[in-house]
Amino acid sequence: MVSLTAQTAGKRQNREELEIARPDFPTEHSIAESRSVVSRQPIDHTGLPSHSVEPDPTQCLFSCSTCPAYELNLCLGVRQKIAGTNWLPGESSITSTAHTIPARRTICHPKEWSEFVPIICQGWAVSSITLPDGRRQILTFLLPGDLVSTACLLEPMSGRTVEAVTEVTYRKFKRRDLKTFLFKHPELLEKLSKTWIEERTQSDQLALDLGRRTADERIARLILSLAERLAKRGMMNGYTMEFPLRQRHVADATGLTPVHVSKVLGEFQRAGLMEISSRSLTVINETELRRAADWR
Amino acid sequence: MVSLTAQTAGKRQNREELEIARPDFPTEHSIAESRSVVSRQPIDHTGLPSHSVEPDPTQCLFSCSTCPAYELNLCLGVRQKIAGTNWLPGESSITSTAHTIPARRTICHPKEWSEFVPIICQGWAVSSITLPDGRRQILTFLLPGDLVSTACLLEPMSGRTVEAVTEVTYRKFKRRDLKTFLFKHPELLEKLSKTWIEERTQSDQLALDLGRRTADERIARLILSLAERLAKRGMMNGYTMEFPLRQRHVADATGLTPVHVSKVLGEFQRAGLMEISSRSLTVINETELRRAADWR
DNA sequence: CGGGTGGTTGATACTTATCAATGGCTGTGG
DNA sequence: CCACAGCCATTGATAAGTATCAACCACCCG
Repeated sequence: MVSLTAQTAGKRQNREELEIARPDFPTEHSIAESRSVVSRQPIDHTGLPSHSVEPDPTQCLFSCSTCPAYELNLCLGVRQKIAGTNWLPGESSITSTAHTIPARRTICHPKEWSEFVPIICQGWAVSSITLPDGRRQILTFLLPGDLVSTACLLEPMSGRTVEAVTEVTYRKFKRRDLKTFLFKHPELLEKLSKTWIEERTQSDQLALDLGRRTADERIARLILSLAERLAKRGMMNGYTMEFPLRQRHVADATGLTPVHVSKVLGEFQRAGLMEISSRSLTVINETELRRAADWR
Repeated sequence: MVSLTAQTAGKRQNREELEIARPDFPTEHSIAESRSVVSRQPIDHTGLPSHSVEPDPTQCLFSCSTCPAYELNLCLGVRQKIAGTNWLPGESSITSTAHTIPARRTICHPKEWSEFVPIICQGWAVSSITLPDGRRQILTFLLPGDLVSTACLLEPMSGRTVEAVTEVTYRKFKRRDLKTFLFKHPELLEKLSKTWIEERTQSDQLALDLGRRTADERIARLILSLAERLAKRGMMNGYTMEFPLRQRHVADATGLTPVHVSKVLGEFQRAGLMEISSRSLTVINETELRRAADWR
């Protein structure tokens, strides 16, 4: 009665280089511009030192300024606090360390109840659950500025695996410090709860997509939502975005098979909705893509 | 390319009576007993007055004692606060009103940004999203003691429809009062964040189920998880539980069709895993049911 | 050069949806 | 009290959507 159809779930440990063409051609109506709140300053990813530990709180807090944290502007919030002079030295020293890891490396293990809260600074990562038989569901793609999960801010939680898609730089904050800091600054808690709600809305949508939408819709929606999130970070180049995802990632995010994803993406491209090449994706016909996605 | 297959989504306004047989025959190993933390005191659903408004905070807080709130023991927390004498009269008057509505009535509309936070006191409700074309995804079943959503405690949020499955009694707390009360009592915040994490874990599991599990697994898991949640509330009678859900509910919760749900449930019963009759469900072969569910 | 990964494509199988017909049950109204 | 109208569940036949399998090619990367 119960037929478990295991999918391959081999873990790979190889490194991967991304060489993404980002031509600067002008755009008519970029997805970014069609959204309401848009910040389009160029991204200045000042490289953080790899595998270094910086015990000086001021230093590591300010280094967050290179991180375009939009979804939860925690770093920014902390930084403003300090810049706004109502930061008493020693009052809230948030220990944090920066790390840079190659693609495909694991950031958090599902059984690890870490005392640290990681935030992605550069690169793409993925948060997922994997069943013993190898079936995997990606819950969210983590982009620069994303907390791994709002929920893990206050209490250690896991069950999710977080792994790097591209090379990733992230920063681990010590939860205890972060927590006491948060409780001392209610306006940050306020911001946190907004992010929390966004997160919930997104997971509601995920359930709706997985439960009730067709393969085409799911894939089109995934692409549009990534484009929107990247646009918020100023990471859209007109209609073009970096697209480091393997089709396996898309499949695991949409509950489909890599083979089927390939077919649908092929159709989309043949239908002139988009173009994917050399790890970058360009939306050609936004209107039709939105229609395919049953968007809004 | 995009084929929208609308499912019927007629709203019904009829009332429905539940007459559930709950025989008190002895049990060998109830699902309740197989769990670690179990409270099995009989439920004393002292009927709350219908459609009444009680402005006296003490009164309405204490009336929560009839509500077996386990998931977030907010009422209990508040009540203990008061009983524990560290409640200063007037300090935290939480306005709340009790309501009783017939089955199938809507409790929250998706576009309503209410200033109230509802908690289910009696009966079953359902929280869902519906697409314009009628496709619907149930996100969670709300049992007695459940907050509609942890997220809506701090900020108004919605997008979700909440409707009664059986006749439902719920209580609406004024968010502002609840919020200030929460912030004055950090141990409640602590408890809240635990509930929050549970909620997130559950929504992760939902995504995994919808994206990566077969129909049989999804249905078996739904039943087991309901049994577990009911057991926590002392609402399991051995292996038997009230099961007011229509197959449409099961279908919308599992991302399947009512027809297919009927077939799977039929198989389950013919295979001797369970029995459903007169709105109550009995687990016959727990081991096999767990196996079918790929549980744990 | 060779091996592993990733993407494409076609043939086929399986799972689930759709359609349709039936009967039971419930609540409703004459 | 009975008849009727809706809903609900069941079942079988058929269709659609995805998965599975397999083969192939195109890359990188070492």
